[in-house]
Amino acid sequence: MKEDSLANKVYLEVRKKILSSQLVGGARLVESSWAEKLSVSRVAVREAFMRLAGENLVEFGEKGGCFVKKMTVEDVKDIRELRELLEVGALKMLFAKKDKALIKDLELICNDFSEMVSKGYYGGACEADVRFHERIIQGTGNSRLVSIYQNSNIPLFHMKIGAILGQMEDYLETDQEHRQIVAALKSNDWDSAYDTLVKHLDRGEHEALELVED
Amino acid sequence: MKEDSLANKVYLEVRKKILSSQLVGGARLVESSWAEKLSVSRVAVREAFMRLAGENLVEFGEKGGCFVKKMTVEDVKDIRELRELLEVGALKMLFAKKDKALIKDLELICNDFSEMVSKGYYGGACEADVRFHERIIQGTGNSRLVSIYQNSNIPLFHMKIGAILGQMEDYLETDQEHRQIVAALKSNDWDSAYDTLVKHLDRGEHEALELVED
DNA sequence: TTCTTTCATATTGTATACAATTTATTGCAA
DNA sequence: TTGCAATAAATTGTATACAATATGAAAGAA
Repeated sequence: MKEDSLANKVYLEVRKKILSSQLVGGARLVESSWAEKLSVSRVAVREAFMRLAGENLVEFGEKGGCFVKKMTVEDVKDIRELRELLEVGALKMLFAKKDKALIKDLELICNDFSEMVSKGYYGGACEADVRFHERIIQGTGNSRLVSIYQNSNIPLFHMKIGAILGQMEDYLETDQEHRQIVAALKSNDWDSAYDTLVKHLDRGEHEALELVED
Repeated sequence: MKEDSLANKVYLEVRKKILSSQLVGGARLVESSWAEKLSVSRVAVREAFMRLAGENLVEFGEKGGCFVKKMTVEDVKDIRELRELLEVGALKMLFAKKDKALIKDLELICNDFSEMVSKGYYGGACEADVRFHERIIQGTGNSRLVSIYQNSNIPLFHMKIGAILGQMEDYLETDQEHRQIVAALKSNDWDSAYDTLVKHLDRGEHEALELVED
């Protein structure tokens, strides 16, 4: 679509707010309010909502109305599981590829991570953490996989958790695990890489769960 | 959204046509034509298109216009790879679950498959084939994984190939492989299940590629 | 009080209208 | 013939209007 269409503007705006949790699950999105807030007509807003529905970020109630999708405890579990499935699969593909540039990138990201942690930039460290995992997915060169990973909102979900935790004895462990995965990739040690990744992902699980209890 | 809204009607209609290849990749979707064809206003059509864009089934040109997304050779490769990743991951989860009912279901599907092949119902056999793989995904109980699998258009893609092939010395092999996977699941033999599934999926690859060459 | 019923308000679903843009067609000159 | 400009037609992006539906508040009965 035209990059500058009004519908696109609304889409981007609402999407950002949802993904950054400024709009919480279950919240109702009223067309006229958004139309007014962004100075566009309701049809543009409607189109944006439809597109978000296609992305599963909002849903329409049976009796009308557009709502931000809720995250249930079940969802968190499913996302976690899905994430492991995707990342393990991607990692396996990387073992078949032997991409030097990729390994270099991962190492650089690890260094960024360490550095930010040591300086107390936990937000930045969290970003580096996300990037590490995204880079693994991208490394497969499979654009559909990348887009699924993105559309599952895994990266954002990840961010949110990290941002909240804050106090980070965990960070040191994260750093080590990342590095161990890279090392295993370098030395072609699949078992080590696999075990570390799974352990790494598992570690985050129960913290994640606390986020949605209500 | 209201199940019976006009936008939804258009959405379902166009979606079906795209997924069943009645609308081919690259085809332009003109709002007014569809509005007329389905006797609705253009806004309903527009909303439907936006939702399809969210699902990545269509895209909007920079100079306007809505087009059915093209399948490139690259896409086919990516889908195939993604499919393996998802199914292998799902299968692994099944090994951890030990779901008797699931195994029973898979066996029944295998029987349906054999029966239809033996009677020459190749279309039906193909449906059973799709169902076998979908059941594996569903078996994980992870609704997000299921929806990703569906949204990747893997089942449809699969159908299309099967429908075209028609002549089926392959079917016997397919049958055996399906049964072998179930047997391995029953006897908890992961390596056999894994090898068979991978081989099974690989077998379909180059036939799939012929479909998009142009 | 608490529960209905009634009515006013808010919100949505849909159609139509129109300006802006893109695409196709014609006519003309090289 | 080909290339190019001018113009007509088609198509899109957006706003407004309005009927249908849903929501919420007030009034009255148990």
